[in-house]
Amino acid sequence: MPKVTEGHRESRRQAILDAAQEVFLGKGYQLATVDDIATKGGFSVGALYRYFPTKSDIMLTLLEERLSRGPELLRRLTSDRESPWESLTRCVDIFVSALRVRHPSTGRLLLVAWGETLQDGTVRQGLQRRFGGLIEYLASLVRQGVETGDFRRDADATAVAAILVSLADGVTLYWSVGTPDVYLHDMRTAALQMLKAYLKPPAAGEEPST
Amino acid sequence: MPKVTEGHRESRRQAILDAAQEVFLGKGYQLATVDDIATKGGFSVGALYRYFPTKSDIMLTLLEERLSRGPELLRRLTSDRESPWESLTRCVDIFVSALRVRHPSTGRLLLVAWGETLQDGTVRQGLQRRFGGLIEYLASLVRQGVETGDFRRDADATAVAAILVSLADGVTLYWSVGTPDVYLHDMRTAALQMLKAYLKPPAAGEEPST
DNA sequence: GTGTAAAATGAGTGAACGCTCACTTTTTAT
DNA sequence: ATAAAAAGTGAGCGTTCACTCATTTTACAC
Repeated sequence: MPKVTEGHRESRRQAILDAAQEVFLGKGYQLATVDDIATKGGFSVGALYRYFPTKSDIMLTLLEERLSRGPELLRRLTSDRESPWESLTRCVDIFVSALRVRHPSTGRLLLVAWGETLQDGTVRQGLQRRFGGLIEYLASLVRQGVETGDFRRDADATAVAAILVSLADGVTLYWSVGTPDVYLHDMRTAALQMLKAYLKPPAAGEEPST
Repeated sequence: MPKVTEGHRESRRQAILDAAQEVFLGKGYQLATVDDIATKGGFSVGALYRYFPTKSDIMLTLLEERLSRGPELLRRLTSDRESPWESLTRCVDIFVSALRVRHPSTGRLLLVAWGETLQDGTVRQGLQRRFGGLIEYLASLVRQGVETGDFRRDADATAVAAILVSLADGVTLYWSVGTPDVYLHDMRTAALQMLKAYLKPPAAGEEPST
């Protein structure tokens, strides 16, 4: 069996995905050529087609492997032992720090994906699933807070979650395209204040904070 | 002078823009061919090139003529005689109704534009100008409310405005791609509640509302 | 080493696309 | 009617691109 080791095959696959992502981020999906990808990665076009049947499949794989992890990520990084409000705050902060330092390129990948939704139903479904997954998790946090009495009783969990996800993606778009850094910090602060003012109105005898 | 009337020239130009917009909305910019546009509009490719020097110019004109009018539109539809809070509410409602009934396709056009920002600096600048214009107007409304004492004194006008615009564009994206209609109404309600809770905290002797 | 099968190569292929231009049709002034 | 000039046509040109395949290189078992 002269086959190469499984580990080598996987690392090659990732190298192709890395090269493709870099090229897609630079020129968008449609304008990126498979030659671009091969050149960037230092391998031949033929090698690429040994791992992916079409150019479009590379994009779909990128979406699946590097953009659909949002919900799990949030779930893993927030603990059940903190209050719903702390979890929500942490979600916002995870988003902001991911945008700024951790995975700044993921925002641009999302932008490329959005552009493709018009033409490719599979991409569209992928983004819809992602939307649904994120909403579901954030809404569960809100509902939890309502049940424990931390949040106002008539809070619309789904609507709040949808607002947060839409806001996050809107910010991501403008960020990918050059929103000033200073906005991001102030938006984080103001968004959390708005969220708190809505979810925890200072009606009862809560600490007034600021 | 055998030239045709100016009115006819302009209506022809608009016909080309209409056809192009429809095609762009259907397949995105890159995948739309000038033949598609010509066929859709019922004229020849050559005629098209008599009005626009390149395919890219058609897209840029669409952006300029049909997507950059946001700030003026809001300014015109909100009156100086209503309170800042009423103006803000009206802005949100104008956005929602534009999305749902008035210009539902504009959202998709925005989506196409976003997809092109990676490759085309001119498109990117156009969207940034639009962002800046919208923020400027919404922030002025908030500042006005702060000055008249309607809103909390430490409200961050720019951040609130940036949040509203980002949220609107995020919603537009998901809407273009098939967000359920019911979300939109509930999001409107919840967003206004959050905004009000932040801007007009029931600290002083305001009417409790809700 | 040597054999061998998988991995990799890259020039080539056919199709598609943006744009042109020699030509035809339409419009208006006289 | 006639002429002149602008408007409109669409086959064709040159280029680009996703993908193929005959051939070469590589990695491993023995």
